[in-house]
Amino acid sequence: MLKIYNTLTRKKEVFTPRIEGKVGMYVCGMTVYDYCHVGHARVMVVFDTVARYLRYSGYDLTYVRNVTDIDDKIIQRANENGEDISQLTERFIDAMHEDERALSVLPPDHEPKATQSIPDIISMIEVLIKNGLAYVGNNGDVFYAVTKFDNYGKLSGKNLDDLQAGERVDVDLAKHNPLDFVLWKMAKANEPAWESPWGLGRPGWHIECSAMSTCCLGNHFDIHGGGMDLQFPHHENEIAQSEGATGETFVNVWMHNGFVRINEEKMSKSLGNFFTVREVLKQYKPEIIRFFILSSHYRSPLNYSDEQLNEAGTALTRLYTALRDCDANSQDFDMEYKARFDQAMEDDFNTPVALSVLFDLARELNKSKDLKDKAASLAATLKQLAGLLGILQEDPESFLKSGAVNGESESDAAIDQLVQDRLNAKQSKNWALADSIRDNLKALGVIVEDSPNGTSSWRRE
RNA sequence: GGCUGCGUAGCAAAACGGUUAUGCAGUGGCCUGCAAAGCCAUCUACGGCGGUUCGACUCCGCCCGCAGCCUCCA
Repeated sequence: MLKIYNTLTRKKEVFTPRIEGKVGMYVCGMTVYDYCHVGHARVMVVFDTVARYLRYSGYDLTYVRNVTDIDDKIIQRANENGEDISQLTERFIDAMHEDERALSVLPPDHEPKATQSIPDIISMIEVLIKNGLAYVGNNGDVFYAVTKFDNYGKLSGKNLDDLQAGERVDVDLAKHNPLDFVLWKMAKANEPAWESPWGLGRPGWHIECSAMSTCCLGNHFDIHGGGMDLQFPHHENEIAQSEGATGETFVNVWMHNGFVRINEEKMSKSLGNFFTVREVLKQYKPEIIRFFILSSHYRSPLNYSDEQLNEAGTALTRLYTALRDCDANSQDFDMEYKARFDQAMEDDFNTPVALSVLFDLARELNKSKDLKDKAASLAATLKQLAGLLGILQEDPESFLKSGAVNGESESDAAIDQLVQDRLNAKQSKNWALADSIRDNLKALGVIVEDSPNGTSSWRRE
């Protein structure tokens, strides 16, 4: 029985899809004016893991994650670069896909772009105006009138009076209420613009997601996800727009992932304390980043540091070491571990506990290496369950032998030779030589491990 | 100021009203020519003060500390 924490009710709820066996899930994606940082990676990995688990549970999932490819920052960045807007966005969309693939994030089923959803956006705004929830301001922009929507604030637990009190938005005289937000902006000179009933302009950010999600998944769908910071105002506004336009419930379950932090502070572009995925990939194997993200619960904060990444690497090495020289292709799975793993995942996708089951499994596998059938079953179970988290799918030997950083050390063949030399020295009981070869290898970042049958294997640190 | 949420051992991170989390690190042992890996054992905990209870890290209240949102942000 899958339970998911719903931000709307602040409780874990038993998940029941609207239509039996089918799930629609929408996640707010990136605004593509720069490379993805680790915070973005967390969203991608978290919801990829959710998607994988829903599919494994037998649901027919439609997973939609949008791309915001028109907004102020994009326009600004393109101007700074002297680059065409679409050229800039295409470039960063490609980079995002590259990062995704590196992190074993499976592509969503649909990836709508704001610029390709303009007609849907316009028609939704028209309905909102018709329903009396939106108005054209005296500067020509179209605004949403928050006071006209009854439950404004129900997701974030805010009410309009509190918001008013803490109000620190610049006063915009075109708005009836300072909290009203823009649905359609009039075009400025040299900005991309589309024809609309209100003149040449472009959509506001919030309406894009309302239009794209309902367009791909219907007026009412099961799961909507995104980072914590989108709770207010973005998701609150989406509810107001979508429910205001369709008159139907918009979303059943709202899921929000916690932030990646650096020194107890949110990683963000505005604070400038971020690491891009590609930067981190220069130092760590992609699977280590994925493991690191999964090692804490998706709603908890995740502190980014080299120590944490290094630990994730050590932990992964332990799992791969257990799998080394094992036949993991058995179809005979260990149901006890599987059940424990499922139980963890069904409790609001508790990946830290799911990982701990994997470690228990690895320990038992290490103890059972002599029992062929049991070892095969445990290894197959370990690999299959880890696969649901998107880890441990590489060949153990190649994972262990690949360096943390991009190449540049001794070649595998050269290392093999040195290891063989050492074995020869060992055979003639020349311990001094054998040990000095091992020390030399260690200096090259290579660890040699002898096995009881007289052979040696090696791995890179 | 308003609204969320958090505070677990050296570090990271979970669960649970009474029973081993788990990973890394430490200590002792087994294994090894010696190591490494692996296995076994083991030491460090539940921010503070009250309350409920036969019993609370786990429920309730207060206090302290931290983070996030209230402006674009994953």
